[in-house]
Amino acid sequence: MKGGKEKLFWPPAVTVDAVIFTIQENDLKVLLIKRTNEPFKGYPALPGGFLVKNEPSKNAIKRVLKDKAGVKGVYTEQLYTFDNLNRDPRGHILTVSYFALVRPSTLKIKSNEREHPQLYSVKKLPRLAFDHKQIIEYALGRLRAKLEYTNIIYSLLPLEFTMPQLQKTYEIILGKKLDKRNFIKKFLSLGIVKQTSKKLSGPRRRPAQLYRFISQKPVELKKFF
Amino acid sequence: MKGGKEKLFWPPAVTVDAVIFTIQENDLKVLLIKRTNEPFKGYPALPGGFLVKNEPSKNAIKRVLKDKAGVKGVYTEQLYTFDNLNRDPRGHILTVSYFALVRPSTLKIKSNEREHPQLYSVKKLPRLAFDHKQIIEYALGRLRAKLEYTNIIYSLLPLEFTMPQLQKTYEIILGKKLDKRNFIKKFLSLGIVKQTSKKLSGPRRRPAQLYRFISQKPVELKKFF
DNA sequence: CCAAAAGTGTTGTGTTTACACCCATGT
DNA sequence: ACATGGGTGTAAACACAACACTTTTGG
Repeated sequence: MKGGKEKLFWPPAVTVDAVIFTIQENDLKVLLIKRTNEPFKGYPALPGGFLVKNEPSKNAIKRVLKDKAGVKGVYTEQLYTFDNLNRDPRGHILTVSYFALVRPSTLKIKSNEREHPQLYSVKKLPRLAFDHKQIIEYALGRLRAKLEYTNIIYSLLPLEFTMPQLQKTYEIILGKKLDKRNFIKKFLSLGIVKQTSKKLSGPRRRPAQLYRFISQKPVELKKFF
Repeated sequence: MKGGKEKLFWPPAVTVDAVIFTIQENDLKVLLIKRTNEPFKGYPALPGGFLVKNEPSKNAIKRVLKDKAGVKGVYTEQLYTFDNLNRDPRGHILTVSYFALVRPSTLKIKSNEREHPQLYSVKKLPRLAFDHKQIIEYALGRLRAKLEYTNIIYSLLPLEFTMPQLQKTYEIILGKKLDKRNFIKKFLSLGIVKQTSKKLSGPRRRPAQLYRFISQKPVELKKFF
């Protein structure tokens, strides 16, 4: 411990942090709340907190998702465990990070004067508390990777959606434009979506065919994009 | 806590566990030690242990690798954090698991009357302590996946190796035969190995060209196998 | 009738797979 | 001389990337 402050927690305290992604205004957003206590008081941070007695991290995350985002049963996946000594000035605090994907329509942020929960674009994040920016970057990398070999995008889309919506969602997350014809061709060839009999009408434009995912469970594919 | 025993650890105790892979006798092996204490006394288990004061998990794993396998500087990667309440009968014990890849030539297992450290084939594991079998399965999945888009296999091979050795190593880990010509063609096209001027002679057969990895650092490739 | 977005195929290029014979050596 | 494993190329199938015009609707 060459010259460092004596750390306070022994054994290490255990927390969870949730990277809650959603799509809003054609942008990938993450839910952050303002810290009401030191350290990093006033800085935005990932929703999370200490495990309560006999609570596994998976449950703690469920609790956070319910309390802060008003959702349950959404796609959730453990990301990585961060436990550098210098990540929290209070001492040795280990955090098990998770990411979750939430449909914008089901996300229910309880507004809260003190914590000011808000969605932030991942493209322009402010300075964050702790190592939370690093955690978000890690989550984003994982999300992008998984888009390419799983069907998890279903959890960001409405039950019924159009091909242009689907493609747009991919483009937003991957950060690049895709070719319309190649996209549709490949996606349909995967056999994981089916047409519905409905169409979605919009103002002053041709209505689009609606599709739905055959399964709303995560599935690994051989290949993808 | 419907009817469960009261759990003892609060906050949860934090341990690390190491899945140490190596290749031996044309087989993928993992290092296990016999437990000398309850619970699961006498059962083989992953080497690991509790964090000491102010020790991040990464350091704890380094320590385990040094003490149990006699190696340092080997390829190591965090896997997943397991913290189900029922994984340890003593109570809430969280483990951060890691996997490591060790060249058979550098592995130095200190024999130990009590712990009997031994390499076990991943294909025929005995009953293990805790959830350690699950951890090994998880590590194996990760290793297989990473073989397909990284160069980490370098850390299981000698500095200089032949194409048949390289291919054999892939086959052992992936558990399937590969085509010799296609394998060499693809591998050379990646540009991550170079020929040396040496050949490896064996008894009663044609000597094989020796290659070496251009870089002994982990690199992500676009595609692979 | 016009603006806006939906929908639709073909062609060229590169990648992947399948496959069989000769070679160099030590014994 | 022979047994053993090392080394080499080609062709067919498939996957991927590039590309532009027509259709349907609402206003």
